[in-house]
Amino acid sequence: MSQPNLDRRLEHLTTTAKEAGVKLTHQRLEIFREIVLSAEHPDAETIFRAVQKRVPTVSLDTVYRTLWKLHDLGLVTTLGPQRDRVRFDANLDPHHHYICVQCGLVRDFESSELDGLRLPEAVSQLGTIMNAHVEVRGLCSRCQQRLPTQTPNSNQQSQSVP
Amino acid sequence: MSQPNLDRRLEHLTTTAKEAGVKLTHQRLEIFREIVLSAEHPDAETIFRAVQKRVPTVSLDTVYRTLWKLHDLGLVTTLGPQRDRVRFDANLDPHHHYICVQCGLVRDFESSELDGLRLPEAVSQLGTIMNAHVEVRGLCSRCQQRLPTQTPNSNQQSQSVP
DNA sequence: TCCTACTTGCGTATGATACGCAACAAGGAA
DNA sequence: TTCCTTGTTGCGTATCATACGCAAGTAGGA
Ligand SMILES: [Mn+2]
Ligand SMILES: [Mn+2]
Ligand SMILES: [Zn+2]
Ligand SMILES: [Zn+2]
Repeated sequence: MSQPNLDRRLEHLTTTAKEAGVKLTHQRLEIFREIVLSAEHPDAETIFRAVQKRVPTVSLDTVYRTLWKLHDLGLVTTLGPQRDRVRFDANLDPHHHYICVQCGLVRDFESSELDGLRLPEAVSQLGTIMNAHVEVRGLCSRCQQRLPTQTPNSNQQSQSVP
Repeated sequence: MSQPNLDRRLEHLTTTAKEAGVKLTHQRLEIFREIVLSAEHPDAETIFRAVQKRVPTVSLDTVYRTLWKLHDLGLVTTLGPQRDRVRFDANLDPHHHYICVQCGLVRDFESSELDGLRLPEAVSQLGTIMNAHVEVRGLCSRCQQRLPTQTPNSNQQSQSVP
């Protein structure tokens, strides 16, 4: 995350919050900054633990409420690659995801070719199109080393990999 | 779901189960059939209620255990479009998803152009690639009628729409 | 038909997320 | 800067999806 990018997103937060009559509290700033600065697409619990270091009094509940508020404001998106925790993304630029089915690692990747993909007619008849992106699933290199041989999908659990 | 397609998938289930030393119980057959026959990508609870009509003694727990077993066998895939319930898909052919951010409706769509998309170099350096598909998000036509004006993402809750 | 490993149903546990309420603070007005 | 109003927070607790242990049950090969 480059400095100008961070600044741009923080400014977008400020603008959007003001327009919506939403107050910019210390905890909200820190929670948003945490998502922006992380490439991990963290879940609520992970964000909570990180923010807690700088704001020792935050509650997990505030993290949840803030995340869904940011989501409602269109400032973060969610992704649910597998069971349990929902994970959040503050990268609003067009991009795509690589997801490890073993450990839950999520990484952005860019591709102008993929950004411009043409969707078939049938799709627009289902409803409006707000966003389209590619989701790639596989075993991340770290997980390949850890578990050389194994059945297809067994023992999948998500976890944030810092 | 066409008859030959159903047959093909049931046969795949039989073969795979035998190979894995997994027993083909009545409840497993019905649970699998339910996912295959539905276009809704149902969640565990929805599958449970449907199967219960034919097998009144099934337990919700058996549905959960069966779903993850089918998943481990590679017979169904999961998708988590938003908060709460994980949803299951028995369509193993290459295809893509349209997801309504309002009601959670999920619909398959096909596109040979999208099936063959080329991923950038960077992706293969993250790990192996098991699957790649396009995920489109928007407001389904039914939800557009229901809620003419509203803030971007407010009030999102998933639900199976039969 | 018999055996036995794999399954099931049930009761209960776990873990993520949500809600009600009173204390609190952001930020516009004066 | 001080004062108000209104949106926010932290906490305790509620909910709800999903998982687990165990004893009874059954698929399916011998
Ligand atoms: Mn992302
Ligand atoms: Mn599908
Ligand atoms: Zn991994
Ligand atoms: Zn909808």
